[in-house]
Amino acid sequence: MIPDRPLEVLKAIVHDYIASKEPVGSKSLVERHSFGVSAATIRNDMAILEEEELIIAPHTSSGRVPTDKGYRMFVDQLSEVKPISSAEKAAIEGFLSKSSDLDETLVQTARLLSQLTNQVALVQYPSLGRASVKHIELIAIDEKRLLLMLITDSGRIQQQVLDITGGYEPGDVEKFRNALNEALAGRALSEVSSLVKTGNQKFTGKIKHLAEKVIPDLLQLVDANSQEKVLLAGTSNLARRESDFPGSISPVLEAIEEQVVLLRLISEMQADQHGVTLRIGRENTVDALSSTAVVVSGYENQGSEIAKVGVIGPTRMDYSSNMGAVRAVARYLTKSLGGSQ
Amino acid sequence: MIPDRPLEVLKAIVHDYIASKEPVGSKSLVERHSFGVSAATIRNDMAILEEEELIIAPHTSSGRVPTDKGYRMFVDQLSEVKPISSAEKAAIEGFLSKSSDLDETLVQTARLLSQLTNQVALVQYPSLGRASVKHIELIAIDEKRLLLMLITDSGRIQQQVLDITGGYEPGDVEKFRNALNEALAGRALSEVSSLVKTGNQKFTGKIKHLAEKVIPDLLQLVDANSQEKVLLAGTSNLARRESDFPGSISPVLEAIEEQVVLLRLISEMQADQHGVTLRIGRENTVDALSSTAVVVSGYENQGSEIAKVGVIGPTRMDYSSNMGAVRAVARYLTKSLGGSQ
DNA sequence: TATTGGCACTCAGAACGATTGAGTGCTAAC
DNA sequence: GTTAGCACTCAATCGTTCTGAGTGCCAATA
Repeated sequence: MIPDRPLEVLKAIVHDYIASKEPVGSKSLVERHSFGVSAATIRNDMAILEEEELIIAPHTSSGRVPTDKGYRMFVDQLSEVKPISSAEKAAIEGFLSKSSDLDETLVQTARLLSQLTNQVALVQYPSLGRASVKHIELIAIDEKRLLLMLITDSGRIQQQVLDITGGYEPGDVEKFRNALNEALAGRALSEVSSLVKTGNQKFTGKIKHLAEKVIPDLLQLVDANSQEKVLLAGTSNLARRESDFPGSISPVLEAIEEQVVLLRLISEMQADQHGVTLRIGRENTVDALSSTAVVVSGYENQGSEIAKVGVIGPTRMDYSSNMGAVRAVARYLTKSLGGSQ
Repeated sequence: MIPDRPLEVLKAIVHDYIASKEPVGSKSLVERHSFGVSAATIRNDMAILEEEELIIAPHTSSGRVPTDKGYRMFVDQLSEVKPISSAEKAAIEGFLSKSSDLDETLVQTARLLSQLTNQVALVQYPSLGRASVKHIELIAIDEKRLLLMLITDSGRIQQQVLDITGGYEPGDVEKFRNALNEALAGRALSEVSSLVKTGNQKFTGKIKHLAEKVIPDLLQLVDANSQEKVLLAGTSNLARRESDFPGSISPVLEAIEEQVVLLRLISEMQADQHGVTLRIGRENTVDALSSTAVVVSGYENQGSEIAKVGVIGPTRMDYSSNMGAVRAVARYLTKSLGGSQ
């Protein structure tokens, strides 16, 4: 077990390194913090930390830098999640109260989070999961065109305009809509496809023509809903942190623009007691992200987690603040979704 | 007037500089191109070009680099807009045919253009302009909630869920919707606000309650529509081109994330004979963008330009290809909008 | 046993000067 | 108008030295 003071030293090293970006040495450490012991003693402590691979010296006889393991110990044992300031709180509330539909809300959330943290923000779309059909709407726009709308209980509204060659009777539309809703309202999105198939014979007679036209598009909408998707914001913040990445940032940028990779990554992450998880450096299974840290938290609707929000940045980041911001945004997002339902 | 060969030399300099990123000298010029004259002669020509401020030497006795003026002459007189390859054509068609609603189409367009050019792509939302109300839809979702939809002739569909405290009668909704459409369908969005005010007294009796609840939200939707907005994609491409910017890229990134600035800039730009305009370096009225070039083209709906698409990158860019890509995407976007109407 | 002052040692980065070479401008000859 | 020749310039490169922050270790101390 590592004694107390060395841990305090680790904490100080992380602090100073995050602030200064320079490897931190024993002397500057005793200057900036009041340990009540001399630099030589600190050096002994640092030797212990190095032994444990919590810090590392970039070159012989230079200051030390935290390792991934060091950061991990820092966030797990040495730091608090920093509550957001009241100014930030106001910003979040102002931001999220404005937007009305789900897509807009998520875009705003991403933008907000990237501004709050000065990192790249990511917001996962609510996935199919337990989402269900709330209502299906069919509206006659003109003689030959219909508007098809799918409203899910997760708050998402999607629509599509359909061309109905050959036209239709107004009464048929209503009939068909009722039939559709009767069959599908309240059912899980995942069931829709099979329900439609088995129920197909119901759509006979006059509405058969309509059904043939509409069903494929309806399935497409459902499908689009089930597609996992991540929103990014503030990509340029990475560029600003360029010097924190060895070599080039390009591979990092490419990795985070690769939806599939990101999705797999964040879906692997399960929230801990604080409601926030993070992956630091090589803990990320993605190689290109081995010099980044990912902070995520889940947001909920109707009591169960539906997707995640988070930020991604260099391992040399302000973990306390970022965890605070991510947690706060996730909570407000949950609240905002719950409120509008 | 500048003789022919010097102009050819300018063309070669622009080519080589774009390809190599190094200032280009007389010797390497005669090596790579077959002018049929010696390096000394080329030097004389270069002296003429320098006299005209079309090229400049970063330091005494180094190769030359095109000035903004040089690039301008290059695009205006010395280069062709390069038609896109058939592979690119296929990519565009594949991309744009998929998406259905306007927002989705624009997002896809931005993404596409940034991939095609490896630059930052920008897509302006169709602005209020001459857009008009096509249809207003009011749908009862449940006893206390209504879905309000605004469909414009530019193809945009917006919706909002309204809480109607106190509930309503189903019949009222239909009545009110008819009244609304009668008053507003076909009218320009810009007229809506005043039309609603003067027509307010019409909404009396049973539907007054509804009108009071719905009208403010309707105006908000109209307003959101009139808000100018630019979509960006591929911001990270700028980071990849970092070395093309003197000092830091941050100010550039900040400038392009500033919607207002960007909007003013592109609205100043009027297309020339090729259907493509550009601003090169200091031609940009925005100071932070003085080392970038902006290439835009307008896209149309129903015969008149409704907004612009374009790319932005370092002045040292492949103008021919980028102009080709922007023009092509603008055309396909026009076609795609026209087709779905 | 933990802490400390002292000291030799290391090494990245700054500072400096010398060298190199691509490129220029000019002039005189073709 | 074109060219070969030549002296000149200067950014970039290279090798060297210098510096200083920082280390590890040891013997002395509390």
